[in-house]
Amino acid sequence: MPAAPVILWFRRDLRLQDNPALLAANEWGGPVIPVYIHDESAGGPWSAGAASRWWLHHSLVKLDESLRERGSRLVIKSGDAAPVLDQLQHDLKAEAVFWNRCYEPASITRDRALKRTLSESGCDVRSFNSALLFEPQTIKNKSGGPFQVFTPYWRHCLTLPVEPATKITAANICAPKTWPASLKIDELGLLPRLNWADDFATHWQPGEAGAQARMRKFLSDSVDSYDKERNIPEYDGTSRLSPWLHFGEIGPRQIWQALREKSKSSGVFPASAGAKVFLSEVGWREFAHHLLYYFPHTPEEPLRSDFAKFPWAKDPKGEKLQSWQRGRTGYPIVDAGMRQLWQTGWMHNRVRMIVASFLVKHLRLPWQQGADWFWDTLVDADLANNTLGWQWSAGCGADAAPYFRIFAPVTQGERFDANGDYVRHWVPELSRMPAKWIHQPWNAPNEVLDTAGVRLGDNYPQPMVDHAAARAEALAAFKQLRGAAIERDA
DNA sequence: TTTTGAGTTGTTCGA
DNA sequence: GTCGAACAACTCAAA
Repeated sequence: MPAAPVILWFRRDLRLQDNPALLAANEWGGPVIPVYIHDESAGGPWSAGAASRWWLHHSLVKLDESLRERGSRLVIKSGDAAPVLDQLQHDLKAEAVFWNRCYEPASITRDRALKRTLSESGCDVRSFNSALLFEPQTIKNKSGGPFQVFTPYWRHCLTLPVEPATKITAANICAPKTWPASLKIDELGLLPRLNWADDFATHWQPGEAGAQARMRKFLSDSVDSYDKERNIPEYDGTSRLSPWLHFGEIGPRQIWQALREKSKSSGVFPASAGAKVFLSEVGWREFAHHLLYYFPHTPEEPLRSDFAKFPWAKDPKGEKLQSWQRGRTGYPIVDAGMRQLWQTGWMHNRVRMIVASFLVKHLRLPWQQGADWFWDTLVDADLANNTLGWQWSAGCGADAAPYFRIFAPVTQGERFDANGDYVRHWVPELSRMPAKWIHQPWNAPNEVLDTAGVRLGDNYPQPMVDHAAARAEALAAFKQLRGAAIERDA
């Protein structure tokens, strides 16, 4: 007897390998209907930003292609996921719905309700883990609460077993006789109307194959020197896997497994200092999901609630914010980062910290404004990671940076971009500046500026704030916050 | 239960 | 130029 169809609901798991829901669906016995539902309202206020939508479009194209190579295809739907899925299940007389779990607050609420209604209508509803090494609901400290400090969190995790990545060995995915109606991917309108993202394609190859290629390159070229070179923004020293990880085109278990295999000859895991540091970065991604799961209000609100009263600066016309967004702060390392972000949809992690610190501490603008901008412009925009990163930078997060940790843009530039190549790459106005002055052009002698063709305040801005003064003001603001906290507690 | 030690990624100042 | 200490106090994790 041919079994009824099973709906395989793709969400943040756009790959075929290491996809437990897909594997289970293909073993179900009946035809598998792979579906993607584009739901603009799914994330609440956090619907996909423009750069993410660009990525998603190409990922869906790739996923559909690889499904077709196995005799299947991707059915595209649009709208509120719950009724769409309900309708589809009814129309197909599907008896099972499988998916891989998401961990964002809005997804959890939605999926919980869906699981109930679908089960009540007699469906076999199953969810799986494809996205994390350690799912938040399984991790608790000894007093039964969530971890709030990374080191003990990760130490604890590393004592636990990691499930191996699964492989789909079947040549084909069981197809139905007739396919349900599907939108075309183009009809989702994910690509920007203006062609500002054209350049993205020269930097990125969305999709599962692109993810594997990138991982292999990183593991062979860079991972062993990761501990040393990951901080040099002009080097290709980081994995750059973040966008693929966000959309689930690669899973952390695949990374774990690849690192294990690489370490086999030496018998030591992780095999190098670089690999160990890289693995801990994967751990930070896990930790970010852990925190978002247990503190679902943190995308909007500071985890440390006293920070709600932080004396942010005024920016009524949004001019300061705009100078930062456009990379016209007058601090070359900051401007380089912001322009790399705009042009490629990505920014090197070291520079993310520098620009975040600048927004929050030098300009004293709310971290949420930075988070919003990153959300809209990053191809790897991820609610958990973005939230952790910005709260950490602002000092209001779980593993908060001490209040006095204020990045000095010139020092950071000179330390991590010593010859200025990163700045020259992204800030062409400064491309002829010598290394000695490129991170502080306002201090350069006039003849140096003349020779380099730099006219401050004309073709490159004067610094919008003075570092020493801004630093002092930020420290004073933190002091005020502390004063307020003491008053409140008294 | 109480105590103790530690906490991703910095900067500045003064010896 | 280099180096270590100071920069707060607090919360969390674990002994």
